[in-house]
Amino acid sequence: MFAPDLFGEGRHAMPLRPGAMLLGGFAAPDAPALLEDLRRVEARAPFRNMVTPGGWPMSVAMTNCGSVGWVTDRTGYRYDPLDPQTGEPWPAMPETFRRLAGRAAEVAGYRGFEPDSCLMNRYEPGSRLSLHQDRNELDFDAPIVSVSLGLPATFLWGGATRADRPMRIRLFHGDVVVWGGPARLTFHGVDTLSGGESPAGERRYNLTFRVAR
DNA sequence: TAGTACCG
DNA sequence: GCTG
Repeated sequence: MFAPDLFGEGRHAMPLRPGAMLLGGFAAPDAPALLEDLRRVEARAPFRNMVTPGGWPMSVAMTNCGSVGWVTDRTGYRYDPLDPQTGEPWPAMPETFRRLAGRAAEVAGYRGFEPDSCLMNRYEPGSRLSLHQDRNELDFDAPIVSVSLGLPATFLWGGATRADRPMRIRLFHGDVVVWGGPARLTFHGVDTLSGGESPAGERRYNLTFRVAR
């Protein structure tokens, strides 16, 4: 363990590689407010299973908040200022989201993180996300901040190439992973989710903060 | 290849 | 049958 009790009881920071850090339990105190704001966002921009360029629907349901949102369809991946399902702008990023992301980035060594996009992923038992890179952003100077809420999941933490065998890291309610700098384009994914109970019911939410533009 | 199916 |  890198810094036991850096944030208080039962929480810890663990470096995953240069530029990347797991902040165990960092978001746990904020989780009730984050989940409440998540409900407000999804009321205006419902979760939906997007289709990949290959034509297959994703098992993970997604929505966004912020000035742009990550979307995929048969034409490819992109950031869009409008929700293609409603034609409306994505809901504004809640202050609770923005502040948590900024604090987590700072603790991990990235000052002044001001995300313009939050991709919200909803996993149900059986959902998974295969190995990929976050590389649709216009520049890679800013880090990625990833917040886990609800059911635990096995995070697949790979390397700079798809051929690197991923580490398997268990992520729990309130955990935050931050990666940037030399780790910014790390391949990552999520193994098939198992069932169970959690503060968010029988599902897992992931909030991924990016500077897309 | 942010996807599934299939083989060994 | 289960995993990779």
